Amino acid sequence: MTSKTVSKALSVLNSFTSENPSWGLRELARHLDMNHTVVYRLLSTLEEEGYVFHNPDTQKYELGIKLIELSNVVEEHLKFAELIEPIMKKIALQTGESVVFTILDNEEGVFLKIVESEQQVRFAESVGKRSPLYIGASHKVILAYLPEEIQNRIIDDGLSNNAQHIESKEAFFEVLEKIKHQGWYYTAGETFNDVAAISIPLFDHKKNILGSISVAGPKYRVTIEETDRMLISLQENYQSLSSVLRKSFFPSRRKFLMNTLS
Amino acid sequence: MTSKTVSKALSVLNSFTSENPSWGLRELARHLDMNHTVVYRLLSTLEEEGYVFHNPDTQKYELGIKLIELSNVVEEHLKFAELIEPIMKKIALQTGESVVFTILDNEEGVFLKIVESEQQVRFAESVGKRSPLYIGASHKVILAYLPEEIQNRIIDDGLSNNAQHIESKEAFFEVLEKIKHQGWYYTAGETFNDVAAISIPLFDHKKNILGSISVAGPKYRVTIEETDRMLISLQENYQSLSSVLRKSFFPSRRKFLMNTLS
DNA sequence: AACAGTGGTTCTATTATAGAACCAGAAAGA
DNA sequence: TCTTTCTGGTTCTATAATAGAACCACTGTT
Repeated sequence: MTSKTVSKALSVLNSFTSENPSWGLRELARHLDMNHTVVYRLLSTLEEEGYVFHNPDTQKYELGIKLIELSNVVEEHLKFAELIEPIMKKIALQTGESVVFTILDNEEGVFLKIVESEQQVRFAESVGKRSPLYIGASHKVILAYLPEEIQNRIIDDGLSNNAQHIESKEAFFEVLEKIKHQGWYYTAGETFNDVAAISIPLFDHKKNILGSISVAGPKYRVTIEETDRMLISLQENYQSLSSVLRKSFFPSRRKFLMNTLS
Repeated sequence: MTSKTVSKALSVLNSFTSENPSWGLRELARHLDMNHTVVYRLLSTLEEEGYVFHNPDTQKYELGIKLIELSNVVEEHLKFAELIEPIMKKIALQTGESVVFTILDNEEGVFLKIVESEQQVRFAESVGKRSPLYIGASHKVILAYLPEEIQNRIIDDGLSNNAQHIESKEAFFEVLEKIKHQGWYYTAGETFNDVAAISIPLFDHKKNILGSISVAGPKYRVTIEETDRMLISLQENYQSLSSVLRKSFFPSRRKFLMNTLS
C-alpha cells in the first residue's frame, strides 16, 4: 500500500526537469491533470520544507536547495562512488576520453557518475540524466541482459513512442543477441547527437545486470575503428570494477522491474 | 494550508542525514514518534519513486538516486552557480585558501558552493551542510543584518540548546554590532574544529541580506593576522559578486523567516 | 521454549483531502 | 474604458484516504 497524497506530491517534484525547470501553479496543474487547489497545497508543503522555491520575481515555482542537501547525503553514503572514481580516472587516462557509469534504475538507465577527459566537450552536467533502455550503447548493453519479457515490453514502449533508434523489433533483438555474444556495444549519436560511446555491462555477484561502464566522446574521435583500443582499457579494468560493486552498497532498483514479471 | 501527509513524508526524508544515512523501519518510526505502519506506507511510496532505497542486504532504508537527479536539475537551473564560480576561483587563487558561498535559507545557513584551494584539506563534501545562524563567521555575518526580533529568537534558540559559542546574549549582540560596524567577521574552530574563516555579507538590490562569502582554511594558516590580506581580496571582488546576485535567480527563502515577524 | 526484536499486512473509525465556487489582481483585446 | 480571461490564492464540506491497533511470520537471544 502506498500513499496517494505523497505519490501526487512526488509527481509534482518529478515535473521539474532540465527541460521544464520552472512551473506556474495552474500550468503545472494542467500538466498533471490535477485540480489547481490540490497542486497549490502540495507545492506549499514542499516549499515549507525547502524542496520547492517560489520565485517572487517570476511568480513561478522551482526546485529548492533542500535537494542539493539531500543529494549530498546520498553521495557521501554511496561509498562506491569514491571507490569507483580512481578506476574510472584510469580508463579516462588510458583512452583519452570521458568515462560514464550508468546504473539500471527501475526500467530506465541513469548516468550516475561521469569522469571527464582533459580534451573533452563538457559532459558532467548530464549526471542524473535518465532515459529509456533502448537508447545508446550504455543502456542497450543493460537491456541485453534483462529477461526477455521485460525486453519485449521496453521495446514495445519504444515503438509506441516512435523511438528513432528502433527500426524493427526483429532488428532490435538481433542487436541484443549481438551484445550478449560479443559482450560490448558501440553506438554513435543516440543519446547526444555528436557523441559516440562504447559500453560493457556490469553484474553483481549473482550475475544480475546492474549497470554499465562506457567510454564516450565526440563522434569524430570515438569512431568504430578506435573501439578496439578502448575496449582493451575497459576489459583490463573490468575485474576491479566488479569487485568494487560487489563490496559496496549499490542502489539499483531492480526489484520493481522484476516485480513486473508475470 | 499544507498537506499533513506530505509533511510527514518530508520529515521522513529529512531524517536521512550525513550522521544518520540509513534507518530501519521501526527505528525511524520511533525517531519520528510515528506509528510504524504510517512510516512504512510513506517509505514504500518514496521508494516507488526512487527517493528512497530499501537495501536488501541490510534491510535498512537509505536515500535513493532520484535525489541526485533532482539536485542536478536545481544546479543546472541555478545559473548564478556558474556565474559565481569564476569569481570564487579568483578569490581562491588570490588568497590560496578555499572559498565558501553561504546562503540564508529560512532561519539557517547553508553552504551552497565551495571552491577548494590547491593546498587544501578536503572541504567540498560540506556542500549542503545546514546549521544555525549563531555558528561560524559565515553565518554570524548573515545574522547581523536580520531584524532584531529574529536575532533575539535565534539567539534564544541557541541558548536553550546550550550552544557552545554563545557566552551571553549581551556579548553576542556586541559581536553582531561589531560585524555591522566593520562589515566582516573572523572565527576559528566553530563550524569545524580545525578550520578558521573570514566572511563578508552579501545583499540583494533592496539591501536585504541574502548570504555571505568566506575564505576558509586550517586555523594555522588562516590566522587573525592574515585576515587583512584575505579581506582585501574579498572586498576587491565584492562588486562583481553583488552584480551576479542581482542578475540571477536566487533561492533564498527569506520569506518564511520574515513571516515569523509579529 | 519463551521472549523481544524485526519488516510487513489487514481493517475500519476518524481525519484529512479533493475540488467546486469563490476572491482580487494582472494582462489582453475590443 | 469596459469586458474577458488569465493568474495565484482561499474557503468549505462530502467523501475518500489515512492512522493505528492488532495481527502475521521470521530472526536472534536468553
